[in-house]
Amino acid sequence: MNSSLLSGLNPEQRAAVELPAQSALILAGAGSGKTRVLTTRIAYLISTGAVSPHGILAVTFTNKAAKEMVTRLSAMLPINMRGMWIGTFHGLCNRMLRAHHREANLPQTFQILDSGDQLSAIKRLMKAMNVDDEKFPPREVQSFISSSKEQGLRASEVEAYDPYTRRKVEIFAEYDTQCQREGVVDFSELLLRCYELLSRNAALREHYQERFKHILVDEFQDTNKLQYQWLKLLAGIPLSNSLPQAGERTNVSLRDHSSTSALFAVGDDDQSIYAFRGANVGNMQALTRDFHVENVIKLEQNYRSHGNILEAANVLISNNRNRLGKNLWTSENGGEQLRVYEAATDVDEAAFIVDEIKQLKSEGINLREIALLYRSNAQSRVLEHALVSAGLSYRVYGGLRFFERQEIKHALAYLRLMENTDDDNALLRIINFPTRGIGARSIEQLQEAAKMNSTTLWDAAARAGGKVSAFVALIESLRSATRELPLPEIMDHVLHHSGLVAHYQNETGVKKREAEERLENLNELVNAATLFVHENEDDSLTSFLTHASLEAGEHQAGDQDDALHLMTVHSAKGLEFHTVFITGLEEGLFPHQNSQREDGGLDEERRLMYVAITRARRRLYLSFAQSRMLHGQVSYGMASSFLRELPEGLLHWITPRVTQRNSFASFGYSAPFTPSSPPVSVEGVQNSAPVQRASSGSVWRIGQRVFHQKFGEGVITGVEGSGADARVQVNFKRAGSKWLALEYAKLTAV
DNA sequence: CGCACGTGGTTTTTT
DNA sequence: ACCACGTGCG
Repeated sequence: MNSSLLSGLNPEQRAAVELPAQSALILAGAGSGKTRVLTTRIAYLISTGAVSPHGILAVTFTNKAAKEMVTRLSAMLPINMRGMWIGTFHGLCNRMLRAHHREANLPQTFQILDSGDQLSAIKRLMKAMNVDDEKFPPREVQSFISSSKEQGLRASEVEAYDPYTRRKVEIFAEYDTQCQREGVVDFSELLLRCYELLSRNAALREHYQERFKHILVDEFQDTNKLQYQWLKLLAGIPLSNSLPQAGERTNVSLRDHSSTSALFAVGDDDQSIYAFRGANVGNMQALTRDFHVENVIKLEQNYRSHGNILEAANVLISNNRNRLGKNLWTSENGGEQLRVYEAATDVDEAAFIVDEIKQLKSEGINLREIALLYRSNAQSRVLEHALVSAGLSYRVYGGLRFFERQEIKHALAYLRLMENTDDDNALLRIINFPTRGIGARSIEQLQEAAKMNSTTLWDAAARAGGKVSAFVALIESLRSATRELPLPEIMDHVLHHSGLVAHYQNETGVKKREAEERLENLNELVNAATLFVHENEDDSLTSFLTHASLEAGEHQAGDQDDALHLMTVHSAKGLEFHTVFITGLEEGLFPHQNSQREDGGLDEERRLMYVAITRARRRLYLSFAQSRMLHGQVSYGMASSFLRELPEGLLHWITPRVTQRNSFASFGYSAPFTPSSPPVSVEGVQNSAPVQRASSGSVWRIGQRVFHQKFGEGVITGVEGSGADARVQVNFKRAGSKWLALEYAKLTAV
């Protein structure tokens, strides 16, 4: 059983799987079999009897990743997975908070606010507090609150040195009070509340520390500060500096030394692309220190891409500072060169892509094996236009999710209010939808009454008369009529008796089409409930509502259609395709203009480019346009600096190489390009001078001093292979030790 | 109450 | 160019 688990693993993967029960960091490059190692590790631990399923805690960021893990595990292990905790940070925190809602000071049926709910709660609060939303944009307040919580900070702990921040802190404090009163928690609150629960309640903490002998974390480079602290707490690592609560600190460190769990963290610092939302790559360094990690294993063999693609990725990412250091390699051959295309306009770029796709299609490549990547969503428009004209089917990722649709949120609001009448957000959403004659005026009166008596809107409404009391009666009757019904029937009943279905059925004229779609979605909601009941042990309404908040997405059909994939580079992380088009490679777009301002912004953009490149298995197109419609204006851009960081030898220019581009001179649309002197790279080093490649291997011997344009001076320390596959290992003075493919690396003997 | 029109903003995203 | 949101009018 063990041997079959381990068979097919390379030595590093196998070493990772078989590590002793200590904390470890697995630096897993793109396409190196990271998920396989993670799941095999779990299967290994269980099948060797090192731990029971009960002792496993596996954490991911997305539901998709969690599901994938469960699927793979159940294929590997014949046992049932009951008792194993596998899920997202938010899902697992939710689970703990539900189990200990009393200790966490939450109602049993607490509801979860998604970002949209949170924003409307903040707007409502700010109105009540008379805060000028010009000076304090609600969105900014929202991100202030969320990022504070993600740092592990309550309002009372945020340092505010100016009146502006102090005011935001006041709103933050009030917001938390409001949430508590209404029995709702936002996403970051799930984590913070769970963290506080464990840190304040020694018995619970010790219970879970004792239980989870092995904690496994996927995409560790994406963890934020709070998630890291949460992991430390669960693993029984004494809290060092960071999080406040001075009183707790000594308490925790004294008690928790006895049992520390093994944290198995898998991640790739080179694929850290979420710093903008609080991810802290520094956690990888911190981990080795705080968890006394002796085992850092690098998975560098890539099973995805051909050599040239990997080489391009390696060279590009080597321009980043502060890497943990990793160089991907493959046993595959070099494969094709990267195809570079310079278009006159964004429209031409799209036309080129369409032509290439048609060609690929005729060669038998499935459309679903092709991805069109871009830096920002707005860029999809022109691509879509070209694809529609050409009759090529495609799917755009990252649109509105199922549970975020207006009609779905309305339907769920009825259910939420039935579950928890304190939920003012839910009440306000539906008190007049469908319209029942309760206008802004009546609502204001309710809010005043509620404020006066410091009660919830529901209580105020219960005391009101007329149309408001009819609404209260409606909710009450929905509740009593559905009390004994199974979930899908509750759903169906509410849809019809709330007036939602009738409302959309009555739509006419221009809105007719839209209403029909909304009705379909409502119908789909009943299906979702049916499916949920079949798949989940806990088929309560609360459980379904939680599912709706926490797993808003991926309810999209169409996976079986053969369609192109259009998505941002961010959403492409973790995926792979036969052919990838990286589009809009223009300075200012990719790397994005706004990144230049931020500290380390360019490095993050470069990692983004690294992610984009490593999505491709066999063929990679890089394209850019001289002019592009942006914000309603034609803007002119230069080729991305990332393009110039790639070794010429790896590139095949489909358009004539433009070697000099003095600002606007070369923006003639169809004028022939005039090759002249080479461009200057970021570091000011000539980058594209054709370097004589050595035809005979005899020059490349160990000890030979060499020069590389990017890495500078170095000495050959190893030689491998021959002919087209020949690679040399060079120890560079500046850049450290690297393996380079002789066919492409522009090395000169010194 | 609902529609029409004006205004501002526009990197990336999961939960 | 395009979309989301908010205000004012019929």
